[in-house]
Amino acid sequence: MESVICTVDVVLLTLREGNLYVALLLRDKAPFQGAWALPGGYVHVEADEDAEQAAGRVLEEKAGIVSPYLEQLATFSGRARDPRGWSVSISYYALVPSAVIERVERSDLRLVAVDQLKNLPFDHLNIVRAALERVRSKSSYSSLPVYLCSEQFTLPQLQTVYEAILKEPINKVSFRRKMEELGILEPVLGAVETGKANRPAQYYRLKAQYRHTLSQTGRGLNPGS
Amino acid sequence: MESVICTVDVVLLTLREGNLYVALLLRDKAPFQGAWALPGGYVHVEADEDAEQAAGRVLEEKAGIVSPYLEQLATFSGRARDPRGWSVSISYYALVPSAVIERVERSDLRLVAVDQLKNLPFDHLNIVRAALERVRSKSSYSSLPVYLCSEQFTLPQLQTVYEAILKEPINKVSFRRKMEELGILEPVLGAVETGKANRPAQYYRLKAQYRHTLSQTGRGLNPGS
DNA sequence: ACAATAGTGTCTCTTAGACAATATCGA
DNA sequence: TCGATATTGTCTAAGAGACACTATTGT
Repeated sequence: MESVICTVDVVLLTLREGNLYVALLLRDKAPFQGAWALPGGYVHVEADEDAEQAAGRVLEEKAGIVSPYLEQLATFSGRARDPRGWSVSISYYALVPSAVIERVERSDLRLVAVDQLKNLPFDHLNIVRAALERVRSKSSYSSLPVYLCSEQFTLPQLQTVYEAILKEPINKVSFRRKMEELGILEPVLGAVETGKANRPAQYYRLKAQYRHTLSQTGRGLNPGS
Repeated sequence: MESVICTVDVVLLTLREGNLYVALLLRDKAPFQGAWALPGGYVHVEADEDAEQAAGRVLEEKAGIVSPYLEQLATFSGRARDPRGWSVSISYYALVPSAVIERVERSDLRLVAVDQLKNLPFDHLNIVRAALERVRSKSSYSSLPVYLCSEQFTLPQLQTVYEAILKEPINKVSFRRKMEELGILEPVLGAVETGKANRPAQYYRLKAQYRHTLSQTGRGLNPGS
């Protein structure tokens, strides 16, 4: 039987100053040596139980990052996408607060704004596009964007995260109603955001039981005033 | 480098008498020779451009069926799922009218009601479950179920298809409003369903430009009276 | 004419968005 | 006290479901 190249790739996304960024690594080997590409690598049949663990391992080994949220995106395959031959990329996406990436000081790791990407090797541009589509779609009816926030955050902060992803303003009252209805956040007692010349905002965090899962709203967030 | 077994599997779904059925094939080779399993097979790097074409080829070669709707579901992988070794199954799902399957007369092809499945080999039960979840979820906000209908169908027929998938009654008025709003159906001029002792129903079909795509509603279908 | 289901009009109720009032901070 | 933004209350508008009426067939 013929051999298929079996790899995993990870679209690691974060939010900085209201824009989505994707993490790229400088490739130190052919093909595309010297190019910036998604973190990825071969599946290791001895080390990896399955592809998701392979993705987690690759992310940790090559980028030095452990992501609390890692989900399968899709599988990209074919004869043309990799010059080495017929290949499969089981692709995942991960969301982390930007602090997690900035803590990693490596010259071979770079964050690039997703709307300024160009000339990625392989079909990595398609993979990133698919990830963005998934994140945007899923954000409109779930709590996904919480994973882009640090552990504690105010509701206005969280709303700006949703707005950055969806690229649409959200009605403040509806947003708060929706978060309330989701029932996945809890106020951090006594913790408020001080320092600004206005009424301080209450800090919230994910309830413990939702720390590593994901909740969905019935109908999604819609743009507003 | 180690070798990964690279396969595709297809969850071929259809609707009969208001119930979802999945097509199973009798395996003629080890492993699990003699068991009923999803149509699947190795990726052929010479013949297949990519995994989706492999899935289409497998479906045609092994089940004798060409499906107008074939979409990637997810990829299942790991050391344990196949006794032959570390394997990857890039899984797809397909929807066809039951007539397409019944036209195929083969003793090694069988339709089984999805809620009566048990003891499928590999992790095929998980794959079927994932397909059902996807179809149900997607049906609630898209035109997916029309692929389970024959070329022409009445709106009441289509509604029963939605209801069979979603397992919930749908409000008739809302359903018609939603289909109207989707704008993907067109009445077949002069074609009505006769023979029943009531007002005949108008036949509809997918507009030509949607014949092989898929449309989504804004908010989904909701249960009703 | 009657039973049965298709197809349509319309009212009500739910829910999202608009608007605006109140709360609480730093300056 | 003032300016700014958080937080909350409430009105309005859009959309979904309930209900009921009309249409059209076979018997």
